[in-house]
Amino acid sequence: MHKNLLTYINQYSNLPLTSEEEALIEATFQPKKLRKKQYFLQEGDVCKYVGFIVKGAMRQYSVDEKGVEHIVHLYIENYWAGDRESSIMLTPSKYNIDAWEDTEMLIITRAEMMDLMEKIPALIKMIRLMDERNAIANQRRLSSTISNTAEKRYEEFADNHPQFIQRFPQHIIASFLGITKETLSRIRKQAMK
Amino acid sequence: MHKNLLTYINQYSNLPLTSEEEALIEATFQPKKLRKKQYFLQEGDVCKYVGFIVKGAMRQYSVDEKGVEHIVHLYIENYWAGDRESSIMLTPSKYNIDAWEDTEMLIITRAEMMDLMEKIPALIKMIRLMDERNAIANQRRLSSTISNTAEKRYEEFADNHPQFIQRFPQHIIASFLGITKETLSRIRKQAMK
DNA sequence: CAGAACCGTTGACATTTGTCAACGGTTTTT
DNA sequence: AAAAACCGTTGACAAATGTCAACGGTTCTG
Repeated sequence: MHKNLLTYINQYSNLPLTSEEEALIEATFQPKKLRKKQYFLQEGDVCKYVGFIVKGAMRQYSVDEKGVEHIVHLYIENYWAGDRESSIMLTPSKYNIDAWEDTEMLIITRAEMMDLMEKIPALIKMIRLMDERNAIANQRRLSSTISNTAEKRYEEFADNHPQFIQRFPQHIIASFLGITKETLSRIRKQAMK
Repeated sequence: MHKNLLTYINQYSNLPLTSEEEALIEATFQPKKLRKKQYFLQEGDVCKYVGFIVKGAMRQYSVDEKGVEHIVHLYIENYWAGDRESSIMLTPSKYNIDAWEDTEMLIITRAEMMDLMEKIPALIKMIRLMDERNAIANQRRLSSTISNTAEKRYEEFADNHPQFIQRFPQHIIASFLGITKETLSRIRKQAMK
């Protein structure tokens, strides 16, 4: 179960982990299974854990006054799920995170993570790299959202993230792109010609 | 000139800088003055420097096929300007960054920054904190862009960033919000009632 | 100082996107 | 096996936003 995580860390840090470090990681990250639709985080709760997804698919979303869900993140294997703002500030989260498929995660608290980082240099490297990639991806997404039409945004997303198109139904993708399922349906129809 | 930067670092790291560290920082960050409209980064160039703004105001934007500018970031005093993706990946930037007012910056290359971080622990703390805040701000902005109407987005922005409303003209704010200047003008008119 | 550039506003109209209701075909649950 | 929930699509219409052109007032620049 922890193998995927260890592989992931090694991939991102090029400082190979010693077996002591591996043992420490295995002892700290706790396995957590979620069945489809089960919550990992509920709006109003403080986000205690960040979780590495070993297997499965999840989504993060807010719910507006009208009850409409706005999906802000989609996660599959090798992604980290959590609400950073809530974790860091210890404020109640505005988001829900739940499992879209049956999911296996490895979870860790922020304090534990800080602790591990002090003991394992490779982890610091990994986190920094991960943060950078994340920042870049967010920047791109923001830029695309501001600058492009819904159609182009969908195209770009489908090109860069075919895995998500396959794992999540269309109405979820639509919400993620900030449009309605009807609009996405029409865009796709248009594009087919 | 460097005082603002030193103050900024101290504020963000609570490890006070030693005078040797301060000297090193002053020696590494280079002052750079830009007159209004002057470029700090041009589309197609690799972003060599990141700059701390001591005084002035800047904007970062892309230009689409039709020649329309899409503003992705606005910067004023105590902000860092640069294109992270280009800096890290060494790829040509898709963005322009220029001065909206006469601006004084302190600039540093990525390599120099890495080097400084190894020598000055307080810097690492600052960067981490900065990155975190940045990530949170981006998350919020993304979430707002996806979930809210233009009107609410403007309201939120005006509430949280009154300084920007004062320093930049309306058509710049509109572009930053992802709408046209006409739409923003009408939204404001509506809201006045 | 005079001309140019910039800025916000408005009107008329076009385009994009959302809303609501309905449908048929799945898949899931009981 | 039947019922319920889920999913994508479509049509008719409404609302939000964009486009284009024009204006008057400001600010900048030579």
